[in-house]
Amino acid sequence: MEYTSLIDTSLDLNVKPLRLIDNGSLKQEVRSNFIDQLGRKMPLVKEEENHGALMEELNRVSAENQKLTQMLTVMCENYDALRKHLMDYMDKNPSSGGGGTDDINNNNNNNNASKKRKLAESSSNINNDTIVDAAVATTTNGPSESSSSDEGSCKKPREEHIKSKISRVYVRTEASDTSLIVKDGYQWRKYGQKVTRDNPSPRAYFKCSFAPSCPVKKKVQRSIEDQSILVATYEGEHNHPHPSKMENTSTTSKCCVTTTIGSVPCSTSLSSSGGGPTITLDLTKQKSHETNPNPRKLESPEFQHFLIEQMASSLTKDPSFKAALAAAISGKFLQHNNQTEKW
DNA sequence: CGGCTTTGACCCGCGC
DNA sequence: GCGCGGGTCAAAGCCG
Repeated sequence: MEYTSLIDTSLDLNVKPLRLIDNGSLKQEVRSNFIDQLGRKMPLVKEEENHGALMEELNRVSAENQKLTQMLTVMCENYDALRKHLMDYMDKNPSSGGGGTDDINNNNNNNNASKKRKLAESSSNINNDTIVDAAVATTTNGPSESSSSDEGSCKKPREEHIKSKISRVYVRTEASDTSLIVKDGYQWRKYGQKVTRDNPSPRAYFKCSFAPSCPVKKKVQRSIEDQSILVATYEGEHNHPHPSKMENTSTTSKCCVTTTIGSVPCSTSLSSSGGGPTITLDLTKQKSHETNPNPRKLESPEFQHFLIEQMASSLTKDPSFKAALAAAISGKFLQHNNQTEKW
């Protein structure tokens, strides 16, 4: 039954991801691979017995394939939108935007805490229209360090806290869903709620339920302009394994964009409902980090190629995604093969 | 009964 | 120094 175990699931998406679209060669490759191995693994006996089960399996993988295709489409759309936003921002802010995070880093290093606060505030005003802006404009933080020991004992200024890793996640939810719950697999304990001045919708404060051993905090607030988007701001890093590794989480998130600040990754995630896999696109391991991040470079083929590479490698890093995709594709091809043989 | 949520009070940094 | 606003605390209530 497990076709995925029969074929090589390595999709080799790294270098030329457009092969996904140019399915000619891929099709041929997977098809021959699959049929070849299928022939070897499945002897002639019990052919008829297996037929029904095979058809059932084919239907299943076909449906899965459709789902995956949709996910890929959504992901590509999100990537395009994200890139457009980035371009818009760079065009509007040629001076500050051109420096990207590095310029802001310098500002933050040079200026006092009040400016930091202003920056943070301005970045918190950024709505879903400027998802990428958030990545660029939010305060930068140094290397993450566990602040668990600090938390109880010393009431240091918040800057100390800000030193921990900060990331922002945008989650699209049902407009009717009024709960400020972003299901990310971790367990959170709400410890406060506040209506802030710049946003009529309340902001909820969560601590990781593993606290105080785990210092991670989360703030969730609806976007001002698009009430269907929840903005979750994470502070710190979990120092324990992801609970969803043990149990599946049910998430209602359709799509989210993660922007992590400073040296920390900036990523795009796709979450399917029903505890499906999360695909993360890591956008920050760029060489442009140390070189001059000229905005025009973003339009360069190299940069686009790099983004695509990142996206592809992120996809291929996920073994379950690979397995599901391979199963779906091979199933589709087998179906197609059966049909053509009948004709 | 334990864990979680709610919510008003409190703390503290910042701007004026 | 004072007021404002964001963040946190903690008591009360709720729920399984």
